[in-house]
Amino acid sequence: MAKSDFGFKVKSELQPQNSDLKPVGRAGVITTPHGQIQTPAFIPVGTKATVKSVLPESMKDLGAQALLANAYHLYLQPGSKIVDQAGGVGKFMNWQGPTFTDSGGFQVLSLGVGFKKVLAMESVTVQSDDVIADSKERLAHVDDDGVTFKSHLDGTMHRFTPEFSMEVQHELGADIMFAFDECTTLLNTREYQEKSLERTRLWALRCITAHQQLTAQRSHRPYQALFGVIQGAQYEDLRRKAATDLGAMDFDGYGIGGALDKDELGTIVRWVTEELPADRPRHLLGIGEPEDIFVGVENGADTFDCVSASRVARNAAVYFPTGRVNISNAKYRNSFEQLVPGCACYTCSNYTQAYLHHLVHAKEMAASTLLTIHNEYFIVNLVDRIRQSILDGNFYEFKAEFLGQYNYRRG
RNA sequence: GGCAGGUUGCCCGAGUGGCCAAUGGGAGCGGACUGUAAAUCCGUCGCGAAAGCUUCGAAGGUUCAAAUCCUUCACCUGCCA
Repeated sequence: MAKSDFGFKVKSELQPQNSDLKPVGRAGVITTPHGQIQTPAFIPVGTKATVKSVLPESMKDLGAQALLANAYHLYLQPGSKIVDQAGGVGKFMNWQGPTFTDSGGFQVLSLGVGFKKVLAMESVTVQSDDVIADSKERLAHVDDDGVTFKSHLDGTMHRFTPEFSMEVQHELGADIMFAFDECTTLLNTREYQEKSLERTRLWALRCITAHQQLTAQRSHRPYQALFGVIQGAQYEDLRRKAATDLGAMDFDGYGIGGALDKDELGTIVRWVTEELPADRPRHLLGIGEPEDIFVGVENGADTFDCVSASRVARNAAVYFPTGRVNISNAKYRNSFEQLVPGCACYTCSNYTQAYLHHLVHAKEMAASTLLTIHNEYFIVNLVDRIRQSILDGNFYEFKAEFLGQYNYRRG
């Protein structure tokens, strides 16, 4: 099918509070072969073609418009060829709506130098790249042509190049794919960031070439859109350069990636969105805490994905309008009110704090399921309300109202 | 009745003269988690803010020093009658 099966339309622009700023925020709609996504939208993560502990129909019921899976994980297991035979990741997992796949680029970081130490989104001092690269346990090594991985499942060696990631992602068949990028950390030197950014730029070109060939070869399949990924760490000139470079390439949309200092999130997103073509959607990769979403939307991000809602749920943390709390705490043992008072989700409509507290302590699987349903609903619904506030012209009022009572990680 | 082994902090269980308020698990309590190597990880876990105090079945004893050695008692577990 044709490229025209994918599209993005802005419905309403968000006027900046500071009139000196360029308007970058908006509400809109992404059209894919598997349906539309009203933006801004939160895209829940189902890394291995399942949102951990929750069925696709539950995800649909709680309002998820699309799901995001991961090329690296599905390539290793069950193998992208099998997903291809199944008819693509959506059909394979019984999800009828739009799907995304991440390229595996992030795994270059998380399996490599970033293992358990560099992902913290805090201000950190720049160290020597050698120190970072010295990590003994790392399972991934990057060079200019691609990345060599050691499978975390069985130790076998694998290699991802931009071309190979495209091939894998075409087999996975998601509506939206991401270009293969190198995700750096805040610990890398400026020199390394420049080198890496150029590598990611060249990989972007290779992704487009491979993508065009694969699209032609697989014309019987639904069109798959390709998003370029903007890196550049915390440097304004690098971020703007990346956005300008990739913005001129034939991508269907863009991902904003990389380790981001939480305090600089809005600034960095704005550098990028000011340079990117306004007629294409922008996805903020891996961001999903409520206050970060407001910042992202305000500065021009259209879609978000994040594991936090589900991972945190599996560890007993629950989003309340007042902040995140651990339902495992002793004070909830005999609290028989609904999980989150006022919440309309399936879990809160049917279960009490004491019950969820009990399931968590008893290590029952239903705890993960019910808490994940609530958390995913909470974030999806929050972004739905943000979208509506843009359409209604009261985004800033809604933001003030929500954040006024939401304390990060404290209920 | 005889022989052997055992009794450790909420639970299981190391420790057999000083480095022991006592290894390890579990439970409990608290925290973390942002393109998922995560149903994971971290901290705490006798009392006390601290100095210090009280603990290793019970009582007594040996020793500068005992959960660790000796004596008696109380339970428990095997094997033999």
